[in-house]
Amino acid sequence: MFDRLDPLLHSELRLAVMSVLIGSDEADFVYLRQQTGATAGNLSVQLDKLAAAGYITVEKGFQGKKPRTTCRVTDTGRAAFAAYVESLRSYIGK
Amino acid sequence: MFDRLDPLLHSELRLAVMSVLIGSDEADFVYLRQQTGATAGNLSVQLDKLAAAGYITVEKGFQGKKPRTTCRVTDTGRAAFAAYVESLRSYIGK
DNA sequence: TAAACAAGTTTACTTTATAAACCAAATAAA
DNA sequence: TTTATTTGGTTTATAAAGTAAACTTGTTTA
Repeated sequence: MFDRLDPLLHSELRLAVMSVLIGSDEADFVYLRQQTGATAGNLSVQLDKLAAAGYITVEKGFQGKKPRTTCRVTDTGRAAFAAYVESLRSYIGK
Repeated sequence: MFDRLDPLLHSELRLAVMSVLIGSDEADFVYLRQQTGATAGNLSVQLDKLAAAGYITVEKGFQGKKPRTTCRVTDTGRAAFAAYVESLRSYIGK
């Protein structure tokens, strides 16, 4: 009756991150922090988990002399997000 | 940008329970177990939490000689569920 | 009357989430 | 120029959740 909810996506912050990335296709750490309002520590941990699952890629580089961490959603991540949203329907209707 | 998600409802099992109760208005422990597929222990714990929050009422009685635990959603619970679903929109769109 | 079953609850353990502390490099202030 | 301060994070420690397994109480069945 109820679909299982992907535990990786069923997390407030990870879901917000995926939402931003799906909308903007690329976002850096600072931007994600602004958009989600998360603490840096929490964001760092959750990005690692999403990357470990292959839902996003995390690229560390520099912009001038400042470090810059750029994230992108993968096809796997996109598919997982779509499936998660679809599963949610069994809980919330429509 | 993203609404906070009510942590009491942002739980797979508690959300499923609320979903069942909102649909059927009254459900006993055994029925909830069937519908959600949860273990009895987990269901027991999560019902307690929903009741503690005032989202449901839990009534213990007997049906013949067998104990029977009947749950109902409260107005508070209904409102919280509606708010939760609304908040989810900021994450998943539509 | 002893074994099995039903309906839960409690306990113990594992996993998550999160904040706080920390670090290294760059920039600004004294 | 040394000393704060800020930026962009990571690591660590703790609290909260989720869950299974064991337990309880009473009932039915063999």
